[in-house]
Amino acid sequence: MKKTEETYVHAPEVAERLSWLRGQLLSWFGGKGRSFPWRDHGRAPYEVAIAEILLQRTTATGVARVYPGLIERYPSWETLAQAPLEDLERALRPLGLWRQKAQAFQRLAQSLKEHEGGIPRSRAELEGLRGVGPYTASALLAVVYGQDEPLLDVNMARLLDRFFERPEDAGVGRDRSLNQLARHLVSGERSLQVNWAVLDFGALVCKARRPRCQECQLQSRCQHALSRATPTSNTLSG
DNA sequence: CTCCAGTCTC
DNA sequence: GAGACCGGAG
Repeated sequence: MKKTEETYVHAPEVAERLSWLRGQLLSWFGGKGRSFPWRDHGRAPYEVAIAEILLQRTTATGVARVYPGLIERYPSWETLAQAPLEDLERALRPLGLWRQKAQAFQRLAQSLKEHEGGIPRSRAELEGLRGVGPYTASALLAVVYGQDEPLLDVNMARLLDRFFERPEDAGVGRDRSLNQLARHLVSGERSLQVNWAVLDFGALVCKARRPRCQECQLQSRCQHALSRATPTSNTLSG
């Protein structure tokens, strides 16, 4: 008998840990969270969309270097559509993936020129746009339209994997299960803040390479920190 | 050498 | 489900 993902997420133990995690992340974010121009309140949907494409598989600090100049040079979908592809590519070069991003920009500019409502409001429509996948669709829904969507990127996946060292779900159930956890984590008040907190926390503390477990305020309840603090075997005395 | 607010193609 | 895309930072 295998228990479903829903059972796991809704287990009192797990729900309580999610709630605690959420609180810790928010408090950490208040003091150590990062500040980026595309997070500023009142950003135009266009500017948010540009940022989300730029951020795909690219460090936020890198994007921050190019972003202001890019928005200044191409302040609207119209200017973006009219820009010579070569100029656009040159501006994106230092970020990497420059061909994809430049093409995505111009395709979006073309598509949205027709679409009078601006950025689509539904996931289906968003994912129909070239260059917009599940993550970017969530990001646009969350940032532009204020929906409670989890920004389940590499950071959030890593954090959840470590914090809940979930048993035996490496198979097909993993994606589904991860999504459930992410959705519960960011649901409710201050959803966007929690999302940003996770991204920043993943970049600064719960890193891929060398996680800062010693100085991490989650360590008391993080499975990853706990298991590495007490190595499974002690081959010392030998 | 790995990793980065992923997505598309085969 | 792999590989490609891509330059730069650690």
